[in-house]
This record gives sequence, structure tokens and C-alpha cells, in this order.
Amino acid sequence: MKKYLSRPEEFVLLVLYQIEGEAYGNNIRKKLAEVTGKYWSIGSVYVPLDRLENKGLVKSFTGKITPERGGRAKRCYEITKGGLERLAELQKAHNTLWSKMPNLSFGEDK
Amino acid sequence: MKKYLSRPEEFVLLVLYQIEGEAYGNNIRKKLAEVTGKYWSIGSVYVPLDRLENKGLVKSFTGKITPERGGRAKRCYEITKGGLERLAELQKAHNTLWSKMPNLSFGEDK
DNA sequence: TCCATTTCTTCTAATCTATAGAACATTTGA
DNA sequence: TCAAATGTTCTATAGATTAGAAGAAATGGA
Repeated sequence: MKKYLSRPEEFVLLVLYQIEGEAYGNNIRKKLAEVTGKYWSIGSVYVPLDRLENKGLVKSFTGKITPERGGRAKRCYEITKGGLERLAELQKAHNTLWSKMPNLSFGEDK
Repeated sequence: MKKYLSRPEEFVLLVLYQIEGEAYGNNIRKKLAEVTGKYWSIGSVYVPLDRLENKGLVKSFTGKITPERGGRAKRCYEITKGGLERLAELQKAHNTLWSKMPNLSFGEDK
């Protein structure tokens, strides 16, 4: 039995919460890269998204067509109540565990 | 390539940081249960610990024998510099992502 | 019209991780 | 000497991570 959201699930949900307007694959991917400073492959965005959807923690709908060059219809996502509940659960554990930690980032410019 | 510590790795490291005195299997397990309010099997403590040790993020040593009933020698763990660095990396991403979140725990007494 | 280009999603597969608990080891007290 | 207590190691199954190839759909220029 799974205890908590996995790391990618957590990050995807949090980013979903923060994106203004429609949140879809590439969008989410860019935000993840921006926020973490790391490379996120396409798969490492969609696979957790799919799993979250199967578990009912996000839901998706087809986005409006934008007047851009080409491109297939966007699949947009939003967090469900269930998703928020799982995040809340994590938040609680985080508060307990992280609030006691000092700032660890001493000269992390490697 | 792995981006961040997994959830169990994170929690084990944080708990390791917080335990006063010697931190060993059962100890860590109890603290995890206390902090999360969930059941942690023995394996779900030792498996991440082993992996963390293989990666050099914790190190272990044999604990002193205590005057208790019976029992095999304790294997005690502590975080290494590398472990703190990985935690610092997580802390940074967390701050970015979680600091914007409101408190989500509305009536979570289910 | 047709096709190259762009934008986006789906699928897949290898590797790694989570989780539970059985098995094993060591010490002590009756 | 052995049952009980206290710990750790081992192992196996299910599930997750990650990258990227393949597929799909829309657009605009020749």
C-alpha cells in the first residue's frame, strides 16, 4: 500500500496548482524545468499525469485551439478534490519534518 | 538519471537528522510511524537505508550494547555530507514549490 | 492540393524503488 | 540449555521513474 504521492506526482500537482490559465503537457514540463532547474523528459511528465488521472487526482479536458502554427489539440489538466487531499496529507508530514530543519543550502554552487 | 531523493529516502534522512542519540532500525521506524501516523514495515526502513548507504548518503556503525533484555548489536546510522547536500537540494525545490501553497488541511478528519 | 513543419500526445521498455514480511542472528535470564 | 527478546538481512512482487521513439493533428506555403 502506497503511503504518499511520489516525487514526480507531488511536483506535477504543485506545478499544476501554480500555472495560470491552461496547464498541459509542454506547459507543465517547462514549469517543472524552470522550478527545479533540471531536465524533464516528455515521458516523465505524462507518465505521472496519467497515473494521477487514473487515481482520480487530476482530471483532463481538451483545451481550446490556439491560433498558433500547427499542433494537435491540447490536453489540459486540473487538480481534483482528491488530489488536493493527497497534497494536504503530504503538506502535513512535510511541516512536521521540515519545519525543524535549518537552511541547508550553504554554498551549493557546485 | 534520478532527479531527487525518493519519498522514503527523504523521510528516513529527515528522521535521522532529528533522532537524539543513536539512530538505528527500530528507532527510525518508530519515529517514522510517529511522525507520519502510518505503519512502516521493517523492510520499508532498511531497504532505503541500505540504498542510501550504498550511495554514500548515510554511513553506519555498530552501536554500543545496552543493558536490555536481549538483542543483537544495533546498527546505527548517521547522515553524511553527501546526504545533507541531497537534502539541501530538495529543500530548495520544496521552498520554491510549497511556499506558495496555502494550508490545505481543511477538515481532514476522515 | 499536398506535404513539410510544428505542436502535442501516446506508447514502450529498461531500470530502479516500495513495501511487506519471512528468515536469520545474537544476547540474556529462567 | 532454551525460550524470549531484540535486531538485522534477505527476498520477492508490484509499482514507479525516466527517456525517447512513434504517432496524431493542424497549418501554411509551393
